[in-house]
Amino acid sequence: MLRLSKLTDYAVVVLTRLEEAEEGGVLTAPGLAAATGLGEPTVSKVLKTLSHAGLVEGRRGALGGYRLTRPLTEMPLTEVITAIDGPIALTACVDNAAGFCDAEDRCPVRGRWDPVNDAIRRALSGISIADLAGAPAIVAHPEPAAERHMPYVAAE
Amino acid sequence: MLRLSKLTDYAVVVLTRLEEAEEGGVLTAPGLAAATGLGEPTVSKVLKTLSHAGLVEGRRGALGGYRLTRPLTEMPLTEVITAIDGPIALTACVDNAAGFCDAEDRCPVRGRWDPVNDAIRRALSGISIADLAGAPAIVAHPEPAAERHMPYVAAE
DNA sequence: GCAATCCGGACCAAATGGGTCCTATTTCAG
DNA sequence: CTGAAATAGGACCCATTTGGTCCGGATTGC
Repeated sequence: MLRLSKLTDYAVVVLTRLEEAEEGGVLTAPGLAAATGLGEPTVSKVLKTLSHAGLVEGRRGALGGYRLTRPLTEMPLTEVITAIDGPIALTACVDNAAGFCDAEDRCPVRGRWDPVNDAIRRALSGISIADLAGAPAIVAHPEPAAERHMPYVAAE
Repeated sequence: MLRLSKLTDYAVVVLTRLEEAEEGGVLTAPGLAAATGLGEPTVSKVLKTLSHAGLVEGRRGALGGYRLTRPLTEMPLTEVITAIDGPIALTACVDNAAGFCDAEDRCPVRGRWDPVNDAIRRALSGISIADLAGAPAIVAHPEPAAERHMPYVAAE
């Protein structure tokens, strides 16, 4: 379905909440879990991953917690996706390059996915987490997303 | 990894081979399997799906086979992806809409993925299968679709 | 009528991802 | 100095998805 993992979604949510910490302050994983409604172990996992990618910074010990390393406006969506889901590449064929495909010599699309990957990367690189979180008002509920229900084709 | 299924990859390969059929002629699933080096049942499955989406046309009986319903230049990659992988939506949240997320009222990114989905759809819609199968000389050239880097702003 | 082919499923095995848990290590409060 | 709170880093299990195969039925040409 060309989807990205739920973890990435969670990451965006957590990062958004994290922004609300006061200047220089940190928020704890349990605290963020409570604030977002997500499971504590899950939030912890996400934060650890983000920390590893350098998007957040963890401080140990009592009074410890996490904080952003930069404002969300300077945090491109691509970095979060890359941190959680790994590199953006639509087919294994692309980055593994030659040697793996046994139909290699007969494959007409060999290496041809690159422009597609580039196109996606480019499209995503212009979007920051702030753009995702920063909506004026997510409103209480209407049905914003439901409306754009697309013509589902019944594929699989 | 933000990947699309192998089946989609296969679909592109098969479609490309299918283009080599002589005008008005058809190619059989077994024939295409042999030509592409893919498994016969798999090729068959892909063709059935593509047929259902209207990208190819099947003709039954002896001397039957498949043929393209339009030239590859007029077949956007998005249609193939949609046909095989289903609608392009990065999170389940988006198309399932409300009612499923228990943290709904606390979720700051609610509905905010739409622009991302649109960005990807837009980036992909400019790429045709012909671009992927592309002539021998697509090599270093400025890929067509990637140029349409959209002026995403939405938020703010 | 027979053979070749598409059509529409059901079906199974493997891989992937979501989620939990456990054990260090670090740090602050008393 | 001791204990509590928090991150760090894995190992681990289970549900879902995906890749791939197979079978019976319908259709068409010889």
